[in-house]
Parts: sequence; C-alpha cells; structure tokens
Amino acid sequence: MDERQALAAFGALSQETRLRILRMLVVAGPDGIAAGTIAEKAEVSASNVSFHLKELERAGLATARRDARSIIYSAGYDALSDLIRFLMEDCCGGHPEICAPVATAAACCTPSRDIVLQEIVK
Amino acid sequence: MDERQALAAFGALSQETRLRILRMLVVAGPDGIAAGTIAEKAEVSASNVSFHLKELERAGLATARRDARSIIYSAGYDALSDLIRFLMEDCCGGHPEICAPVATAAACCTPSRDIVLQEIVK
DNA sequence: TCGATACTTTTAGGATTATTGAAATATGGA
DNA sequence: TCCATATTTCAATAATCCTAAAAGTATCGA
Repeated sequence: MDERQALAAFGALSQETRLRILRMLVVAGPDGIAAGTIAEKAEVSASNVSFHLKELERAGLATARRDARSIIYSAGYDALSDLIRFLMEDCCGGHPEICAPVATAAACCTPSRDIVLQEIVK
Repeated sequence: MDERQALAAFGALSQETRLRILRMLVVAGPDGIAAGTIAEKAEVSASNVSFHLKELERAGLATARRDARSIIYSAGYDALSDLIRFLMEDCCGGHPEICAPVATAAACCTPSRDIVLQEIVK
C-alpha cells in the first residue's frame, strides 16, 4: 500500500457515517449488505449512503456487486489489512519496543497458532 | 479509544502534509523534532506546519514541549497504538480468519518472543 | 533588568474540497 | 409497457486548506 492509498483510506474513515458503514460491512462478512439496508441501519438517506459507499469503494474499503434490484456492498478486507500494516510500519518501523501493546491485539488474528504455541511453551 | 477519537485520528492522517509529519515524528522517536525543522523538512511554511501540528496534537498523535527557543514535537505513540487496535477490532472482530496477513506484520512488534516460540516449535 | 532576536502561533482572505437533500435515472417484475 | 423499488446525479451549503501578514512568547546577551 502506497501513501496515496493510505490517504484515501484515512479520508474515507474520517467521517462518522462512513466509519459506521464500514464496521457494519465488516461484521456482515463476505455476504455483504444491500445499499438500502445499509441506509436503514445507518439511519441516513439513500442518496447519502450512496455517496459514502462510493467514497469507501474509491478507497478500496468496500466492493459492490449487483443482486437482482439491490446492490450489495462488502468490506474490502485486503485494503483494511493493508491499512493496518501501513500504520504498523509507521509505528513499529522506527521503534519496535513502543508498539508492544499492539502485538497483544494482534493475537486475535491468529488464535489457533498462538494457542498451539502457548501449549508447547507450557 | 472511542469512536470520536478514532475519527479525529483518521481525519488527522487523511492529509498529505500531516501524514508526512507524523511519519517524520515516528522515525525521530522520543527526542522529537523542532517545529521549524519540521517545516523545513516538509517544505511548507511555518504557519502551515503550525496549523497541521495543532491538528495532530488535537488527535493525540503529537505532543509538544519547549526546549530553549524551539518547540519540540514528538509522536503520540499511545494514540497510534490505540488507533491500530481500533482498526484491528473492526477487522478481526467479526472474521479473524480474514486478517491473518496482519498478524505477520504484527510480528515486528515482538520479535524476540516470536523467535523464542519458533525455536521451541522447531 | 531590559531590549533585541529567534521561533512559533494566530488571524483573515480566498480557493478548494466535502456533505447533503431534492430531483432524476436505471432496474426488475407483472 | 408500466409501476414500484433502488440507486445515482446535481446544485447549494458547509467545512477545510493554504498563503501571507501581524502578533505573541520565551530566550539570550548586554
């Protein structure tokens, strides 16, 4: 992920409605959610949700596909992962020791491996 | 970190000059950099850098202290860590399996522990 | 102590960009 | 084809950004 993409992603996430939508999409998983449903859940107008979804899409944080009359949006997990990596490089690159707290949170990503390793250590 | 803080942080990082400044500060470490030096390095006016530093400070991503005639800015590592954690929760919370790539990057934060565990596994 | 100096911040303005609700367009089914 | 549903485009409003000039603040030397 280059700086340009990171800027777009940060911009996309710096708006309350968009952040809420993204979290919705992440929770929904690969199945995604129809634009109209997103509008209802986020309690914003259809035009507004359309605008914000486009913004998320532009940043790679959401992808769209048509299903009958609806357009289904899903989270762009790759872009999300890339963004986290981008931040981690900024944070850990210069000073690994400062970022230790993050590593704890990272454990949630590979629970099985971690548990296996911990068992072995025991 | 609550949503309000995350929004402020994303907003702070969504501007090219500010992102460049933050990366500078991270690399500089706890010693920090004087405002004037930042302006030179970033190739922007003093007033402009002042504006952007205030924005970073507001988001907790930078802290200021005086040293003789200069004002030294340092990266706000806690806020940065918090932001990464916030993103990880959004990303991993619903679907841990999708975020595996991030875990790899996380390894940079606890290299020693990881090496130890890998040795044991061997 | 006091003024001169170095450094940074504040302010005002105009230009660019973001947000929003209303109108318009496109799609699928009868 | 026609209607109902779903989404997008458009134009007005609001927010943000940048430059330059003026003001503020603390330090250093006499």
